[in-house]
Amino acid sequence: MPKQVDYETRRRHIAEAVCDLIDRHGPEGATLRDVAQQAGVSMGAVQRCFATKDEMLAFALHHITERITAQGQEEIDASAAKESAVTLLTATLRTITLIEPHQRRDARILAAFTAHATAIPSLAEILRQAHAKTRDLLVWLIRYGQRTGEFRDDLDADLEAETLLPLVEGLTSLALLGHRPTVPAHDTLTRRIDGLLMQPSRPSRPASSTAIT
Amino acid sequence: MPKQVDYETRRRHIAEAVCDLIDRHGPEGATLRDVAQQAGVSMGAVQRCFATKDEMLAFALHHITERITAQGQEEIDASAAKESAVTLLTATLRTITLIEPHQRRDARILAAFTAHATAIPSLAEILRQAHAKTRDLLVWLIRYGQRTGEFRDDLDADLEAETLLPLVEGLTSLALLGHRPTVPAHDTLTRRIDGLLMQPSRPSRPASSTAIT
DNA sequence: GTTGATACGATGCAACCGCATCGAAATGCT
DNA sequence: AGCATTTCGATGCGGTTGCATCGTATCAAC
Repeated sequence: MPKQVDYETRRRHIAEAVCDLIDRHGPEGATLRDVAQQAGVSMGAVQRCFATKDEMLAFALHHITERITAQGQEEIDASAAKESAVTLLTATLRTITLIEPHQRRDARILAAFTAHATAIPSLAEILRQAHAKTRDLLVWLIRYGQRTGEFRDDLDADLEAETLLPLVEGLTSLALLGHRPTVPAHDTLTRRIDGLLMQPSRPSRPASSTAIT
Repeated sequence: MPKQVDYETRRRHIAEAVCDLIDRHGPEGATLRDVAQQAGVSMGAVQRCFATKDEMLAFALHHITERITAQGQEEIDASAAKESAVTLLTATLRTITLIEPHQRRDARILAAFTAHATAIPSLAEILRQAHAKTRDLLVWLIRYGQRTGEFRDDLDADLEAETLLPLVEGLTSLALLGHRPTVPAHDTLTRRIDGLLMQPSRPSRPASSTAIT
């Protein structure tokens, strides 16, 4: 038997290269040749890892969605029970909203894949699963907050999560386009969370990050 | 002088062809040749209308955003003062959320352009303006509702609009991917609007379109 | 050390891309 | 009618694409 290579590792490595290219040169930038060069391997190596380009894209998408959802999940696992539900939910929402500068990469990549998924059902399925997972995470967080008594117990966790999910999704998209909101995205999230609280800090106007001194 | 052509009309005609192709074959489907064929003109005609492909795309994007925003605006102009603010806002939100089957085309096209705008600033600018216009429309609607006494006057129209905009945007994106929400998108919107009312129909749970009999 | 299966990198290929070019057809002005 | 000018459709071109092919290098098994 000849040289043995860890295909799984190599696949992930190539997937990262794909993401890099999509990030820097848009959705069209991920050609087989450029991907190979970016990954520092030959084109043949890429072809042996993935039978077709679509398969490569699907793997890359699965890779990045897993990375993002895991990012949100581990934030919870790490601080489990040590933090309040409000803190956890806030942190989670901010993590998955991808508005921080260092997250623009992920935001760009996801946007590209979302558009692509329009034409390729297999990609859409991956994204659907990712969103479903995120929704479930939000549901869990809200119910957790209800158990700790932080959140109102008359609200429906499913309902709330199903609002938070598109809200986050939309904020990501708008931020990516450079939309200049009259209200910082962080405040929009804070305001939503405030609405879940047992005792809202303020009835309608939330605390602003640019607080009035 | 030779045959005179109405370039503006032809441009719009070609723009529609571009949208058709993007809708049916994804973002990559809009090649010059295919666009020409879809529009029923020669490739030369397309080239005389637009100096470059990017220019063509920019025009097509401007065209479709104008069409969508105008769609929302004229709904208001048509029924001005005859309808209640709640009815107007509801109709407007449903219009721009693009979740109805016949709107999937526009949703797909916008998603493709959004991803593309990541790499082409001129496209991003067009989308930014479109979103800003939509936001202003929402602000106006909310203030209108406050004037008619339907909406609570303690709420900040800017704040609400800046929440509704990403919410709508996210609902569109999720619906496009085929996300199966545990709660219909219409209800999510209804619920938000309910929160603006002077006298909420119900404190936390809105009327569902799939009403309990 | 020989063997043989496997990974490798380079190259080939047909198709397609956006864009430039150009002769022919069409049309309003004189 | 004759002309000048614009529009038209087609073709060419350099470059790139995804994918297939193929000889060579590599390494485990014997």
